[in-house]
Amino acid sequence: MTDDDRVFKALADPSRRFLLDLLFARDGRTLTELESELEMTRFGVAKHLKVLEEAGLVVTRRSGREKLHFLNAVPIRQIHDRWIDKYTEHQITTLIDLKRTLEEES
Amino acid sequence: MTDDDRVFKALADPSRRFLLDLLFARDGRTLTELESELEMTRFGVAKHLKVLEEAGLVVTRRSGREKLHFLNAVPIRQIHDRWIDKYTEHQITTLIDLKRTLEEES
DNA sequence: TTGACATGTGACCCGATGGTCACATAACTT
DNA sequence: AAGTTATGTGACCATCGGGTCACATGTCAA
Repeated sequence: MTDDDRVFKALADPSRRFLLDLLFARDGRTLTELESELEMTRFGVAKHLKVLEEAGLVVTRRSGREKLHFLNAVPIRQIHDRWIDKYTEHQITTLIDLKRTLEEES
Repeated sequence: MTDDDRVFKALADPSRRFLLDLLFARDGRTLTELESELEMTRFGVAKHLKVLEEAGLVVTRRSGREKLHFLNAVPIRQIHDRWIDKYTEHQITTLIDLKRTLEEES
């Protein structure tokens, strides 16, 4: 399994994306704290976090018996750079900003 | 199945990512042309293209009996914006540029 | 209009993946 | 030391997803 394969497979599951959302909002949480946010057993959450960590989307640091989880956005940026060049990036961000503005007005 | 679920599921397969790479290099190709680039039957490729289209990553235009395929990078940018804010974006692009520079020197 | 070309559909097989549980290790507390 | 808390492991099962094939529709060219 290649590196990018691990990243995309990791992102393919909604529970794992939700975990990234949680860490994006606030970093450095433990498994137990994250578990309380999902309707799933601890084992399921641990399995998902392992997948995210092996993909490099989450990095961890041990603190005693706790394991702290942090979001690493570098692989996300690399996905972006794979299919969006500098020129297209400007067009697309302009388009998305315009769309957002129109939606706010309505 | 939600919209973003369709996008991430679509990106989870290496053959589909390769199809996006092909369309990123050159747009407007037909199924038959794309098929010749993959080691897979036409049916497999057609199935993958359908998944990409339903995810909005590929848009199509009919021209007679041919169907032309185009890359749409908007969903890719939205993935980026979900987990990378303006502040982090600057840090990360700097980091990636630095990494690239170092690799070129060695 | 007849044949060749480009694409579409539904069923099928099989390996991969999500979620759970029983069990286990390690660290803090009193 | 003993109980509690935080996390790790391997097996198990149900479902999903990738790839193929037989068959079908629609379009072009002579």
